[in-house]
Amino acid sequence: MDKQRIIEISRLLANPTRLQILEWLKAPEKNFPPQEVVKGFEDGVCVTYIQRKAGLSQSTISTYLSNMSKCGLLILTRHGKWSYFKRNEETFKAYSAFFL
Amino acid sequence: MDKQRIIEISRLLANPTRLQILEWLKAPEKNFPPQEVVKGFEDGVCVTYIQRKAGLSQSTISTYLSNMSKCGLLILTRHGKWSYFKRNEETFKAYSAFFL
DNA sequence: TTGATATATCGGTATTTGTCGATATGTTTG
DNA sequence: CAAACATATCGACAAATACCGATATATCAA
Repeated sequence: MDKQRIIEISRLLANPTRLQILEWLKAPEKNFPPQEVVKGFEDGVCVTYIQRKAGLSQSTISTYLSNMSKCGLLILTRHGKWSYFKRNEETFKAYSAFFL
Repeated sequence: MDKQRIIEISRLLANPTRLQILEWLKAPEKNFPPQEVVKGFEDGVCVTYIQRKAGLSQSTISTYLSNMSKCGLLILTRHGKWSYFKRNEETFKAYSAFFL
């Protein structure tokens, strides 16, 4: 992982709401209500659930998730009109390794 | 390591110069000229050497180092009028572990 | 004690970020 | 197709950050 990427990721991690979302997504089944359209959390959690729990505006959360996805921290899977986001553990591993 | 600390550290890491300094300090003997007043790099590198190499103003680098030290990323050791900074590997370990 | 040197802190300004409401886009359903 | 819904994008503005030069503080040397 190159330095530019480390910087972008660090910037995204330096925000309480974004960090909290990433923590919630470590255990979606414990932090979000059951999902019905796509059963389970294999593809992650939809924007609406995350937005409600975070309490910021829809546009803010949508942008947060989109940016984290562009940076590789999250993986986006669309099902119809829903967007599901889950953690990309590979990116977290590579990021962590950079500092050791 | 609590979330507030993770955020402060992430913020400090999200800057090219600060990140570069932390990289240089992984191998001081390879990245800085030999030190004479305090032999070797056991206590780290002095502000002047880091400032010259980074190319930003003295005040900026001094503030960067001070902030990274306050956050536990660096360890400050004073010898007379010199301040030496070295990495605090324990903090990097704890920070890294948070994301896994 | 005085001057020189190393570092720290202060005050200012340009740039970036956080966050919103409004609006656009895309998908499903009747 | 039209309405409803989920998400994305845009434009704005307040707050935070990146830097600088000037100055203060602390130590060493003469």
